[in-house]
Amino acid sequence: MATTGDRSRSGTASALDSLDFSLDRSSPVPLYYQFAQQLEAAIERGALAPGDLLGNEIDLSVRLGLSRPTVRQAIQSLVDKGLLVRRRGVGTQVVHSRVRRPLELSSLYDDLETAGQSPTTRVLRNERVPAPADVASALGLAEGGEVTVLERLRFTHGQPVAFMCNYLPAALLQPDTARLESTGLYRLMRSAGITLHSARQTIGARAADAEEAALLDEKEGAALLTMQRTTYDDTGRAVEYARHVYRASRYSFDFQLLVRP
Amino acid sequence: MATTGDRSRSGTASALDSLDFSLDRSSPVPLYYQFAQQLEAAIERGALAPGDLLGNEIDLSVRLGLSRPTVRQAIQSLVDKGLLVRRRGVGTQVVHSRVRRPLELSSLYDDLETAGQSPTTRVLRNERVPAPADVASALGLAEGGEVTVLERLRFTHGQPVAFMCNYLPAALLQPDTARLESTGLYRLMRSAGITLHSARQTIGARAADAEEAALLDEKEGAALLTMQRTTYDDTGRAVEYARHVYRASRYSFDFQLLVRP
DNA sequence: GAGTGGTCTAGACCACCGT
DNA sequence: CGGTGGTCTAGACCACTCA
Repeated sequence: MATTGDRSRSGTASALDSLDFSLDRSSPVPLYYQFAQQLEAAIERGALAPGDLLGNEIDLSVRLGLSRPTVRQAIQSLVDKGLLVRRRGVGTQVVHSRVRRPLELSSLYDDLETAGQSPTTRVLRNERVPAPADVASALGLAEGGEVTVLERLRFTHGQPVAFMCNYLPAALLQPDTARLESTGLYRLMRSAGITLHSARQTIGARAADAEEAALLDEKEGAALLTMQRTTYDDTGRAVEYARHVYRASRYSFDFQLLVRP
Repeated sequence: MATTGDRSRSGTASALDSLDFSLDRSSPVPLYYQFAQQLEAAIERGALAPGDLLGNEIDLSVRLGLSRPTVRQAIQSLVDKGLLVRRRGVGTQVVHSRVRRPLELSSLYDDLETAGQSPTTRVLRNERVPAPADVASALGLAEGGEVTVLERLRFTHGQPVAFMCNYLPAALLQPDTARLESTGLYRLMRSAGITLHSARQTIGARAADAEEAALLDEKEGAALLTMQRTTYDDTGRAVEYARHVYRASRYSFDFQLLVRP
């Protein structure tokens, strides 16, 4: 509404001028978020080409019927995602390259599912034991404190991909074996009200020993990717300590990084 | 103003109350940034303990002589770093766990130097060649376009750690071999005015072939970590394509992740 | 119901970039 | 020099949490 005379405003025309944005003020979704989503969609479907300038923030806010800080908040969120770049004195531009998601605290199950790999899981072990020293230290528990230990094999297309060993403080959650076989551990934890916050992770490699080779259908000595991870919730409690091994022939870690100056 | 009677304000006392913050309005450093830095320092030296509440933003802004949005901007930057957690209706808390830096677009040289490993480099190759098909595709160049190819061995304490093969568009930079031996490639690129922005990276593993084994002082068949990376500058140009292999016995990737909901 | 963070407004001045 | 983003202010109302 009220967007009639859009002749020569200031500066140069922006590719944004021809786009429609619809904001619903009665929606519980924040206005800056509505705008950010529509802007992101426009970039991803190519309506805004790489290198295009957005046009200045003042005009933009007038056109959208928003205040400039609100428009800035939306733009900033896409800058943080790596989709836009701001340059003082120049303007805000769409980044050229295809930017995928930055590395997230991801679940192997979700990753595989997203990739259309139809993952399945076999639970080999699900019991409570006293924590070994290294596990107790990683989880910040007293040595011998009770932990749930999970051992799982993950398959795609019937082929083993990973052997996963996870330790959780027993007080936190007693995962149901049937559910573990039909979904990922992180989903189970989230649905138990645990808010994952951060993780410290180490990725390395080593040769498979005989037992690992048998489980993963590899030869002894084959290269394996290893991952160790301690995950914390938003109160800073350690909620998981994991040691995973992946068949290097069938799995690799793949992610996007952004520079944070 | 009109902020005289500052007795029993609202809510509970905060651990922040006993801290001094000094803001310099004549400094070119933004106020929100000054406050964020001092707050971060207070957290890191333990003056604010994990779990401590910051006290509400209104009082804080009055005490600091800043507006609430400015205070929020400072707090938000620490939330983004993972040092603080906000909870609606509760307050802003210091996170319990030790949070290290999230994964950055890092330079092996800088990583090793930070770890006190006194890295050295031997440049095995530094020349311009027509781009092979896979390299041209990764860099978005025409096949046969000229690229600089670098092959380097990286040592710590006299032991080889990594064999690194990097391709750069030849027009971008002709790296000086002597400088490459005394610093990292990323520093060279930055000092040439290239602003690194993002990278797409794949980490995997495989067994060493005879040549790699000889270079890295490993046995043939030893597990190696592999990394492929394409790096982009802030205009979206691909500025580097790298294929590195690391001795798994001497190197692993280690980083902190934050959940981005 | 009191207190918190989440969102939003309508201005203002400054620092930087290009011409 | 004009135009851009970067910073900052002083308010406002809402949504959520917890007692």
